[in-house]
Amino acid sequence: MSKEITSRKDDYSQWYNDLIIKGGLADYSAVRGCMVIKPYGYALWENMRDVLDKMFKDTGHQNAYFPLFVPKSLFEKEEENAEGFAKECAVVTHYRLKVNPDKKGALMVDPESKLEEELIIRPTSEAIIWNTYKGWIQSYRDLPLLINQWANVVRWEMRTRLFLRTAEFLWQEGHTAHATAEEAVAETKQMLEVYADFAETYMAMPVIKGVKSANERFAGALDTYCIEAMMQDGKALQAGTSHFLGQNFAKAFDVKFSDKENKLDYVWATSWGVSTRLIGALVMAHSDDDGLILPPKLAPIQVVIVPIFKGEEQKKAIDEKVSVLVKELKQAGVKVKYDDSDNARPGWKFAEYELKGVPLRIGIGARDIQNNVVEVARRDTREKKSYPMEGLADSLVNLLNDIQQSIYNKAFNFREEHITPAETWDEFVKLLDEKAGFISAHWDGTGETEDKIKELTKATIRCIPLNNTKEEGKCILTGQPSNQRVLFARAY
RNA sequence: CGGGGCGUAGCGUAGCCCGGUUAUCGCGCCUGCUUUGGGAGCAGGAGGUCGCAAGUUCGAAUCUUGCCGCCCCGACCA
Repeated sequence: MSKEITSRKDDYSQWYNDLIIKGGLADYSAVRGCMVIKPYGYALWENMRDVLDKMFKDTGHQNAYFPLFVPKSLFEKEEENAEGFAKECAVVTHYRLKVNPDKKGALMVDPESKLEEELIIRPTSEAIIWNTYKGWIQSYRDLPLLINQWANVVRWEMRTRLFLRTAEFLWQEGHTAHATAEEAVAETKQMLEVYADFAETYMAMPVIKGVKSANERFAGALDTYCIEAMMQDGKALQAGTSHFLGQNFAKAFDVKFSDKENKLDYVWATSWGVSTRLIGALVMAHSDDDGLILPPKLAPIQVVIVPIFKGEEQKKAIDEKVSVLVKELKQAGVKVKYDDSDNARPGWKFAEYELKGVPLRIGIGARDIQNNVVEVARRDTREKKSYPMEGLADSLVNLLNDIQQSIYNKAFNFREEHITPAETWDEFVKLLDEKAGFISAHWDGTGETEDKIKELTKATIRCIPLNNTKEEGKCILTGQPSNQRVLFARAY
């Protein structure tokens, strides 16, 4: 009867899957590694997308759209990038099917239709975009070029997980071109700030801004900046990245511009992206064993109203009250749903909207109408309280703000409690096994040491925090000198 | 790619080892009545290529072989 949700304690990853499926965010599909994003999940994505889109436009970017297919000859131009993604590319080799003469009702690939050049389904769009930019940029007057695209990409991952890693996913990718390295770096950092602001202000998910070690850097980038979030099981989740690409792509695709002195130079590039993975992050950051907990600023439904009545007469009286309230709430910019469907009783609805993470639920029945109040239930704390009808819209708006802040604080406190310094290797290993979270430790700065640590513990360097204080110390593994701590964790 | 699991009604399942009436049960769905402040009750009803294909057999959800698909764990990765 009830939609049983596996508890976090019993099986964290099953809990996650239960929330996605039973909360109605997505479904498995007939395609390996690909999911169907259901209306409720897509509404969440639309809300995230709308906010981000506005932030991008406010920082001077424009949207455009580039092809899904990338000819192999273009794809391979920036070598490092091509090699980094080579293992996970879907490749189109033919353009036609025909009826299979040996098998009735079946189709086969028409061998006659082999493409002269294979088309790569974009795992990321640098290649096709930089090939295009070559035609768009001649002069310093054409710069900066600030473009974003909302798109789907395909990465043929060995193992997939709903939202966190699917073979096809939705994302945005910004690709900018600049006249100077300084300007490109500033853009890279600016977009990192945009992402961090979005994560913290809208997702109510605290993040650590940092820079990736060379090992974890985007293929083809000189520097990869990132925001790292901590999930409730203590694992890290990379929630967004912003790359300073130097002149790598400009050189690979021969994109040059004339400066004021008529001197030719290659342009400087950035790229940055966040994906539907953010939905996975959102789910794991806040939700509990009863279902999703969504931040009010992104929730598809912020307030749900459930009528409780005996007989048509009561229902009518409730309808009247509610229609006024709904109007007020809409005027106050609140996304409200009045669920007067008759196929479920109130108790069922309560449980259902808790599962779906609706921040506030209003119960209204005959006795409330008599007292001119409603019962308001908070999803995050599960607290129930009566509120007077008078000024209710304002009270609810305040409550929504309160919830937004309160789930942020909760996530923030959790994270702070789960960042632990380690001074010795033994301590490091012990912490990884016994305490969930990030470990702050010294590292000698070499890729070899990082690889070794990963091999021994599965922990990786999540980032070198941007606001790091310099501090002398010794590498946790090799004992070599180090001048700052970095954050280690097991990651999604 | 290695290891494990699963495939029976919209969903979740029993039956399979040991072949044999009409394939089990719950949820959901339809109709009616009663209900409605935490996942309603009663009564009646509809709904099935038992993943696909071949084989064994008088007879296959059940046995054999082959295939397909999805999920989970690990290596790769956002």
